Amino acid sequence: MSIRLYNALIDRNRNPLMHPARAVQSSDAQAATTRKALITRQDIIDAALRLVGPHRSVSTLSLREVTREAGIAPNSFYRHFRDMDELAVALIDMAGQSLRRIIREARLQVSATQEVTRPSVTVFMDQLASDARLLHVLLCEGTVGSDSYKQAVDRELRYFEDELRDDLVRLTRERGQQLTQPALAAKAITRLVFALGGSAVEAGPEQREVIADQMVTMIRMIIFGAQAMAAAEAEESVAAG
Amino acid sequence: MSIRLYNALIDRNRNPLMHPARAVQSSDAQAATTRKALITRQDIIDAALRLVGPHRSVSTLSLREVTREAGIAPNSFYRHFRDMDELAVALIDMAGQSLRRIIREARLQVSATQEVTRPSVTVFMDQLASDARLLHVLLCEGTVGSDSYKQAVDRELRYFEDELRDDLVRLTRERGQQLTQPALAAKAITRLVFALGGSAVEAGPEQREVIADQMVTMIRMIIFGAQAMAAAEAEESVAAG
DNA sequence: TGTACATCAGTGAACGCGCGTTCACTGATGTAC
DNA sequence: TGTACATCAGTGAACGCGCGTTCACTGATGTAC
Repeated sequence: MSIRLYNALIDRNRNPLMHPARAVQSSDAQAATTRKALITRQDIIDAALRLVGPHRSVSTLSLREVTREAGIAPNSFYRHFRDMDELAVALIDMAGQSLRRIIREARLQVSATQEVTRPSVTVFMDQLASDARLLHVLLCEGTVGSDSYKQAVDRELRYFEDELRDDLVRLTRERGQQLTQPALAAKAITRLVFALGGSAVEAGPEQREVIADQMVTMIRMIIFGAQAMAAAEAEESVAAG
Repeated sequence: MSIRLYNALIDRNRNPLMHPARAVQSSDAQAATTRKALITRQDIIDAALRLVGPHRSVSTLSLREVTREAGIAPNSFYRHFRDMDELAVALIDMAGQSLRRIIREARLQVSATQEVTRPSVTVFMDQLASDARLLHVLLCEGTVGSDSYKQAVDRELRYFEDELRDDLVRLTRERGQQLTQPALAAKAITRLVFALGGSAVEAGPEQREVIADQMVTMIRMIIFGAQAMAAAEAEESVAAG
């Protein structure tokens, strides 16, 4: 065991009031070999996420609030982020990753069963519950927040939308059905899911169940509608031809 | 002419730099008879609306900012509102009134023509353009804002939803069609319209046109879907019966 | 009509507070010899 | 191995600023006589 790590452990035992972030870092075996920040960007991001909630969007957090929650001095913030904007973008990026995870999981669920809509919604709502804070960032910064935040959020939503469109096209083709304007249907579903998701985040579990059921029916309405419209169009062109 | 009004006019002529709010009030003929505030609640509300925009929700406005915009001293604010919360609620109420106006106008348009969806969307988007600030309040405070704001916003959205549901039921019945769960279809349409409306507020006119077209198609998808599902259910029950 | 008085919307000055940001520092860590 | 030195994450103190809120005021308006 290196002397430095040894000293770090001694120090930790000696001073039980030592800052938790430091304690965590000191006990990290890596600290002996590679130089490492005592508190990391992630620690600050986590602190910010702890503060973000139903009534707090990222853009309303103050630097001092975040550093207080992270247990560091206000000026230490600048060792990790240029300003609060950089932190906000980092949060939105993380939320985007969470969103991609949702899509991946939903795909796995769907390929395992015949049903599509119900398991997808279930996955979405489950993730929403566990990553509530993170997804709240996407829901909030889209309506408030500066232009750059909105663009970042929009980028993530569009990714979701595009993936959904591809899935819709693939699935309906597999089942020998047709869909009018799948891109538009995907957009409608995306907007709906996120709008309802916003309400669900703040609701209790039983209310969330109700919202999930409503979501399933609404999505089916849109898909059914897009199919019906495709059928009507096909009939028309047959009549014309 | 009373001496007081006369003096007020003299004063206005003498001091061209006099505060505009006061000037407006002084020139009001009522000033001669009934006591009247020099600046009104409405003046402050208007000032707040001038500040609310794509990046500013009501909850992020400061008291001093609003009074600066209104051209009064910060402490004068308290003569009209108990605090900023009271102002926010007043703004949400006004936004609600604007929303009701939209519904009324849409109804007039619809009864004048055969088409339903298109003219309704047109009315909505037109109002959105002219009352952008006001409707932005509804769009924003629903996601950020304190609990009481959210409740106020929710109340307004539910009103919109209920009216829409009644219209959907009435119109489909008139046309001898059926709809599954009209309340759910109404909710889906409402959420969709407001989510897309939020994007439209910040977009340019040509982009807004595109969004309006998309909105029409999406709404039709939902209505078609709800009709198709009703038809499927009817068939099922016939098969079972 | 004129006068004396009450009302009260708007004000200037001041308060204590939390904010973002800066500065020079400290002391643990990593490196060169 | 031990020692001297460089690095740099985190800090304490301080700054100027805008904030919400208070207080005692002023002066125009409305009222009673």
